[in-house]
Amino acid sequence: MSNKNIGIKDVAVAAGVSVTTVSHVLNEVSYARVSPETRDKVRTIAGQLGYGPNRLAQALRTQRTGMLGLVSEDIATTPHAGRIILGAEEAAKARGYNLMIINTSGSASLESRQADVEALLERRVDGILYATMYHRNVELPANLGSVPSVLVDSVAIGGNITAVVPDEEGGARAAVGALLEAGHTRVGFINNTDDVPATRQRLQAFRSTLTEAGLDGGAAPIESDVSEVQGGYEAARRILGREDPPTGLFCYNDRMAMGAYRAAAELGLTIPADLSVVGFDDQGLIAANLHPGLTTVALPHYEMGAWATEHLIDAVEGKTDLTLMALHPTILSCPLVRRDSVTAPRL
Amino acid sequence: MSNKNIGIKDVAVAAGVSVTTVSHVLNEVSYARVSPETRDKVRTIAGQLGYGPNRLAQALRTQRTGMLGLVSEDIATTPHAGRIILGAEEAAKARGYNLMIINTSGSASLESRQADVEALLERRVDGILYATMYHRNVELPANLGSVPSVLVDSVAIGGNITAVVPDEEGGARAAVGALLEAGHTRVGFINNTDDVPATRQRLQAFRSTLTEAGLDGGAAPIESDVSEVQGGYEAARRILGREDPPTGLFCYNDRMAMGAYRAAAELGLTIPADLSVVGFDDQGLIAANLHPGLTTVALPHYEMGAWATEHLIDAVEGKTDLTLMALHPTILSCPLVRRDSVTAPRL
DNA sequence: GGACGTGGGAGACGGATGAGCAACAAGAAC
DNA sequence: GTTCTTGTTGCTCATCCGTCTCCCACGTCC
Repeated sequence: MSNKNIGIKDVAVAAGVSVTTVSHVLNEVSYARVSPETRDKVRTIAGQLGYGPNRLAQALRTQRTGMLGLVSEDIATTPHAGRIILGAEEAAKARGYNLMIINTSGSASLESRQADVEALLERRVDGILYATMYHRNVELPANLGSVPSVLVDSVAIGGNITAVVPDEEGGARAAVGALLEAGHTRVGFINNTDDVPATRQRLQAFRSTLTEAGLDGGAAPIESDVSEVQGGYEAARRILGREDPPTGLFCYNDRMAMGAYRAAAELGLTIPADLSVVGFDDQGLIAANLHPGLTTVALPHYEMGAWATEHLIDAVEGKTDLTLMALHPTILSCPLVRRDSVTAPRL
Repeated sequence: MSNKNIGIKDVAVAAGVSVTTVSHVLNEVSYARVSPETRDKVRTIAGQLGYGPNRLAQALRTQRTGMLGLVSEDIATTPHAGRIILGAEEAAKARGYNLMIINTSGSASLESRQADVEALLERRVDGILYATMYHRNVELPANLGSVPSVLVDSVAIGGNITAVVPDEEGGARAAVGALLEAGHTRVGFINNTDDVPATRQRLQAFRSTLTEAGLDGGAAPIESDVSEVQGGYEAARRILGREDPPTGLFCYNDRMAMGAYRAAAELGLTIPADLSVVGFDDQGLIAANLHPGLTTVALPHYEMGAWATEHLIDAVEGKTDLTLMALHPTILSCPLVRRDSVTAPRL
């Protein structure tokens, strides 16, 4: 266990060498000429004393803190933020960086978010990760530009900042594909009413996947509602109440799918025998716990956090030029997670 | 927007005073004697230049970083961690502190966790919050003691560290009380099989609340299983399959309650008309989204995070002596959240 | 010549780093 | 064989990073 009152000076004295030499040895400075014996001695003594460098002093001198700022929206509201944080934290730890986290509200004013970034800058973080709660276009505080930054799960309005987002379209195609593959020809979509990229892209992918399969995507049943359980329930009631109702349902997210489960139960429909359902998000608490388990599409939050961190660190260390990547957001795939809510339709 | 290349020296030059004076003014040093005019000038210039102090240099000099370390178990696995983080972050921000977060695994070795703490210590955090995923007894890395520390949602084995935990007993009493109040006399408990404080304390509270109400707590129906949806389902099947089954069910957590919902549905029992259910945890995604909404007991994760941070900062600033509080863990109440799963039993 | 009223100088915090210096060996010049 | 040159090895000195803070300096007015 290290004693934090030990400085490099103490190691130097104990080893009978200068501070410079200790620094050279411990940092393995390439041009330093120190005999193997001295190196050993320094290292041994440093170990015995439990010396660890004062990262503050180090940072002050080297202009590198080894800290990354992460401003995340609504950390506690969704489990998504947790996965982003985890991905970022593990990637950072693997490369010797640490994360400084600031929470902000999705509805916070630009000034407030600017103040958050400012706090990070005062601490001289090497770079900043800016994570939003869901995939959308966001207006960023201007001071974000003063250090390398990466956007997670959103694209900047006027976008000239490197961003990483989920492959909404590919995910939706996989979801619809799972239903088609099982033999469904009457496939419906329960969509969200918010005007966000996910809504538009999933809808478009839904339509074109059907069309490409020889069905009429333009005429497929679609109901929209607020993207919560209740909205899903109501939209499902509507869509299942149509004449010639769909036998396969693609839901905007797992919460809406949960509502669809209830609607189906009330209508005497068994899942998956009478109705196959596919969700989106793979929210652990819902998807795996519904009965039957919900087949859904996973959002790559962990991966986005990790990807963003990796590339941010590359930029900090001069191994990458972020401005080159800023032209188009990077898209990470959304894998289908198969459970038990999809099967062949009744004849 | 502040330019981070501006130092106190630049402000001094621009204002035509010494660095000392700028420091005096900006920090409002009590014993400093500076004329109001000079003060104004310094402040104005600092504002114009967008000066912000370099917190690293400040910290190096004052031996205070204004950073708190938070090591949290399994950030992404449960939403609980998010709430703790949020509580801590907001409390910290309110007092000018920032949070440095490290994730660890609940099953991580003592060495690995010690390394995590070490990383925080090297960064000279002023104090450390150590948060576990659920209420349990935990063996702590020894180096935790080198700075003020507070344990969140757990108690140290050999406990001489200030800790804050939920009031399991009070929560369970409130849950059972809600059922009794509605008129139930046959009340059952679906418990967890893990040997953690929550399991024991909720069981004990369940029994004594019944006994105090004139019922036979010792003979009340209890079934235990793993604390997941499936376990809850199976335990509920067992308990509802008994002769003279309970009309009111207290479940160890919301996930088990979710399983009980399914068991009830399969048995043709309507909630709450035929069966009243109370959960524990108030997991947003489950409790509010089940149908009918689940009456449950909320765990004070946000509050624990905030409480711990408040008191940690007090200790760091010398306003509190943590060792005095270390004798007994602080207990935060678990409020009952009433929804629609409890009503009077059928006659 | 004290007592203000104003303000500045010079470390110190802990570590990184370019320049410099002593000691010694090998080769060159005589 | 001795002395001088040149190079290498091994390590140290002096600074600097940006801020705080103790202590001192100066002018002025009684």
